[in-house]
Amino acid sequence: MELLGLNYNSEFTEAFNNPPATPNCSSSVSSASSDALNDDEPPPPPPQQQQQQHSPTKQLKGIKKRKEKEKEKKARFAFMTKSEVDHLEDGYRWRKYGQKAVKNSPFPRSYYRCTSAACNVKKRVERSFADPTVVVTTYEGQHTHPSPILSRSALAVAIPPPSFIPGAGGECVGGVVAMPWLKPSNNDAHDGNTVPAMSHQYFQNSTYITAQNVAANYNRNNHIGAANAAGILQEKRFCNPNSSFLVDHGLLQDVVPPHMLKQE
DNA sequence: CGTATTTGACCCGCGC
DNA sequence: GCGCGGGTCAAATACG
Repeated sequence: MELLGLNYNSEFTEAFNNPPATPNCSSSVSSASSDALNDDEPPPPPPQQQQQQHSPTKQLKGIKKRKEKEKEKKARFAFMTKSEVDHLEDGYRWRKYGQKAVKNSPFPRSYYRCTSAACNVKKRVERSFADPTVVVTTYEGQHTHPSPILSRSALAVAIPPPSFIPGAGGECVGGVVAMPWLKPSNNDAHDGNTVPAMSHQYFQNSTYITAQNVAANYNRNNHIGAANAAGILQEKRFCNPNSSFLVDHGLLQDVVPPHMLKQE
């Protein structure tokens, strides 16, 4: 994981320091993400080809090695499982209905719907394979029910973030910050006169929540891209919740997977 | 065997 | 009109 993160970060930083000629360079992105996935594993040849070329013992060894590699990879990305990630992030249960690679983003994007039938809230989550503490979440809609997992005091974690992150170019829209699962923000009036559903822009424990209905983009003139370029996500990133943080804010530690706890 | 996840097809809006 | 990118769906696959 550490090696992956280092590789990924250096590559990403370099990409920002030496931007390609074209602003939209999907090839560099795809290579970055595929590198993150396959950096320690050359693509195995098709099984049929392997059968023709290798002796049975070699073939068996190859299969065994590949299975081990797959097992390793699975363990490494175990944090991606739905329940763990979702409990940690906002206390709601979500059903995943899709995932995609995103242009200009080194992160894969996953799509979720709230499992509560009457609640039509959706969210999409972009999480770095290389560094699972870097998360971009975008909510659409407001929950019609409280979190089934977190206590009220835990929900009160809605700490107003700094409205401006030096060097990142990021600021909260309207200076209003609301946890979307707490209550609608002041900008969510939907009366046709105010800006609808904005103001969820902040960094919190490396989680970046975008304004609703706004896609994150990673160009350097954008919040996240600039933050990456400035190294903020790498250096100033909080580690994910440590135990004292959880205790202080009444979070239930047993819903947080151990590998997401802060490690020094 | 039921559920969760992956994956490619399909759709749609938008810009050229 | 066409291509592209993002969102959704559902079949295939993985998994316990």
